[in-house]
Amino acid sequence: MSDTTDLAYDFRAAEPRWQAAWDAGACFAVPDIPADAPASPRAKYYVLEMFPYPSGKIHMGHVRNYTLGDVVARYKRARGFAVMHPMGWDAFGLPAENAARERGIHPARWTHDNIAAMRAELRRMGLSLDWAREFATCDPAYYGHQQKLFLDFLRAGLAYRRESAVNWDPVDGTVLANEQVIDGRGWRSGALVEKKQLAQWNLRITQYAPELLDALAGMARWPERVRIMQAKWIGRSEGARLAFPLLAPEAGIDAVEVYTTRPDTLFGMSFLALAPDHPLATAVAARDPAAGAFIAACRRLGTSEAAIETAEKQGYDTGLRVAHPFLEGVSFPVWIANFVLMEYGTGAIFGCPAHDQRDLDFARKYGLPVRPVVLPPGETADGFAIGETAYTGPGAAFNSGFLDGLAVDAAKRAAIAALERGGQGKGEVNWRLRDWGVSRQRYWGCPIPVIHCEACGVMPVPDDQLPVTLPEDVRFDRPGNPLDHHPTWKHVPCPACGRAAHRETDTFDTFVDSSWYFARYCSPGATAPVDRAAADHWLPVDQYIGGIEHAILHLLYSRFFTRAMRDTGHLAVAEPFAGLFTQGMVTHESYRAADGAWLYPEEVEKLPDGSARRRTDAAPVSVGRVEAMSKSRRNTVDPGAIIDRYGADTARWFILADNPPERDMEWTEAGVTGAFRFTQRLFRLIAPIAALPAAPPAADPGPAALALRRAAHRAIAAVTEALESFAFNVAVARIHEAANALAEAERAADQPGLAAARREAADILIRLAAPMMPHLAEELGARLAAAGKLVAERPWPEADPALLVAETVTVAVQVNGKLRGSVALPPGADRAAALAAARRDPNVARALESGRVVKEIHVPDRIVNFVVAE
RNA sequence: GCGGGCGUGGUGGAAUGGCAGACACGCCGGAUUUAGGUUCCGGUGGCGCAAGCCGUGGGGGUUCGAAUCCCCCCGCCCGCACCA
Repeated sequence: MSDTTDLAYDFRAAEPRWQAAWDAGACFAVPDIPADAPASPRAKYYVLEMFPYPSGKIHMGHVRNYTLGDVVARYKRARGFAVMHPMGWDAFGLPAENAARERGIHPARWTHDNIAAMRAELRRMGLSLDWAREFATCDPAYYGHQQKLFLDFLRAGLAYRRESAVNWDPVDGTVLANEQVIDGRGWRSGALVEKKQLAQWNLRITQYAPELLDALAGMARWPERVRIMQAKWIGRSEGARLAFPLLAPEAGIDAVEVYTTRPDTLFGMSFLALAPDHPLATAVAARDPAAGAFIAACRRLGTSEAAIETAEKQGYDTGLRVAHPFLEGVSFPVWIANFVLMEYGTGAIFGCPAHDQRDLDFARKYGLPVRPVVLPPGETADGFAIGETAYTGPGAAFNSGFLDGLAVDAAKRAAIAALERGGQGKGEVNWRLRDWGVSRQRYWGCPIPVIHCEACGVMPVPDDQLPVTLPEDVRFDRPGNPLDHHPTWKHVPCPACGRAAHRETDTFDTFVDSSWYFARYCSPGATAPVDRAAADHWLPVDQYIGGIEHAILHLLYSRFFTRAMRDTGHLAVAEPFAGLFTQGMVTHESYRAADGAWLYPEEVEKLPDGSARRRTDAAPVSVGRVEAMSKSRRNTVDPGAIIDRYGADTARWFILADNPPERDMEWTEAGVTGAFRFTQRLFRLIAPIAALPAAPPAADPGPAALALRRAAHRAIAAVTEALESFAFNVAVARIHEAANALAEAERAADQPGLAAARREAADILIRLAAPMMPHLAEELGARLAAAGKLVAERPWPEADPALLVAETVTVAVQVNGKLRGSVALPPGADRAAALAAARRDPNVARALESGRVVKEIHVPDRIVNFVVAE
């Protein structure tokens, strides 16, 4: 282990000192609203990282996230922007309730203790945060405003109640989150989980589906993949809604409505399938116990789409039959199937096994007919058959009556036209996106501010009675929602008629809390949810940074919420995040002892041959795969311990240097020590320069001085470009190069201008490294600069264009695409000069002897390629 | 299952149609040091004595030229609506 007690750069003393200096100078504070008529208004820049859930300790994912954001914030500040960079806490959620049930700690106490611990850890990272804006979503001063927003949404028709399914644990008598359902059973009780219908609040996100989809195209600073994922999630589809008449009505139902995107394949129909929750399925179950048993089995799959779709396809034949819209006198069986979702379309499908894989799997299992109706190009009607793979590609309709010969798209239009003529159906645009269910049967969340009155119905809590705060005296010694059990909290008079009524005891989904926090940061003390002037000034967020796992839900809900706030008069903007960056995970090797127990990295000693053994007893340890850090596998590294041992700058530098930030990074001990050595090297390189007397620049500098100046100014250009494009690992590499150039100059013979060039290069290097290693930059800056200005307050260096122009460029010469030589040319050399120089290269000349040059390609300053024919 | 992404030396990666391997880790050699998990210098894709050939997960294609664009396949990762 390196002894870090007597190093040249004492980070343990320096880091807290510079953090105190930034605080004392209020370097990172900005006003909610800029002062009137400023002499030179600075453009605003709002940098935000996804706020953390206060679990108790920061983890490496947080360190990565906040380091990335801090580099952007510090860089933009140096570029002259007025940067707002706030921090807060996503403080409601299940873990606090779990802690309360398991350890008897009140969720509020647990949460606030965790926040205090994590705030201290974040402060040690040296982040350029405006802590004056901090809040937690569990503060009534925050969630009270959220209740106001909800009531505004309710008045605007954007919130409504309806029945929807939850995971119900019949033993604990409680609603479970999807993550609490393991293999169809409750995580605590082990009981088989059932789907249960409850009246729940929903937000009408589907009303904004077209706008949310269309706006994606203009979001140039969002990753392409996130936009694609959101577009697929919103899922606009064109198709047909049509009714299949039942041959015999069942419980008053005489037809089944189906939505399909493939009306061209109607002639390939083989069966009709209902979702297990479909009203007709319910009706059949009322008289058919076997159907009821099948539906009950489907309910045990839980509510998660992944669980439903990965389960083996199963069905139950109801015995009912439906008529075909086009085929006179032909009917098809009606099944109940576990893979049909009630939430999508109409909750019923027509099955065309030949051209849909799920339908095919189902048909093969139950021996239903498979009739191809789309003929792939080049196939013949007689020779074409479906095996175990459905055909979903292009082709011409066949076996399809009046559609025969039409291509897929034309056949769709013709089928829809025929349905509309016959009054059996119509063309329809459908959306995969569903309304957002926000009710949660939990204590530790924002209370939904409504009152249920037997006489008046659902009444909003009057604005002057907000916030509806959570009661503190709650008990977690029995299952269910403590708000519901509370002896007095829910009993209130009806705000309209004054009779005894009761509060809604459900709380909001925590995604609601995180759907507008970025707006609250603009004016965290406002008496309204947001101060319009402040929000109009700071929004949208210029750069948002967080994990790719939030690509859909959090980001889409925030985009919806912003529009809903716009339409209720709270905001001017539609899009909350102008720029988005999604980072990869932090991973680590995992270790297991012979008995299978997972070991923490610090319990393991790595040997030079790559094997590993336990530190305590030298027992062999098997080195497992590199995967996301998780407590269960114990492959975690504690950021606090890393900062203790190496300092915040080292942790930040390693995280930035290791790999591109959008990819998963592997945390390694070797990588950390490498980063640590570089911080020390930079100090050793620059501190002596600071001790030299300042020298004037030379009018005619020597070659080493000029080379150093060129290297330093090239570094400015390269680091700037790398930071602008989030290529932080490339920025690190360019800083390494500049440091190498400075070290080389140190070894050069003394010459005119060298001392001045070294001082200039050192000063440039300090400022280029400052966003990434801010403490070390201040330490060196204080030694190098006479005046006491903080590096955090100094501008970004500017490259001298004259020093960026290369004296010569190397142009590669290819013959038939293979490298045969290279020539040095002045930059911008013309085609004739380049081709002539290329032909003079002996290696090239030899390669050209073999044949006749038929084509000459010249890309200025890059390449010459001779195409030679035999 | 469906949707999205990623894959380059021993390792992390650079190059986004134009000299593959910048920069760093590791390793090898040398120097300094009382010592070293210190510092400094040099070397380092594979095969080959060399000329040279091969090489960006695998296969095919477009192009004068492909890590980069297109198609198929393999592997790994993220999301799937009550984890945050």
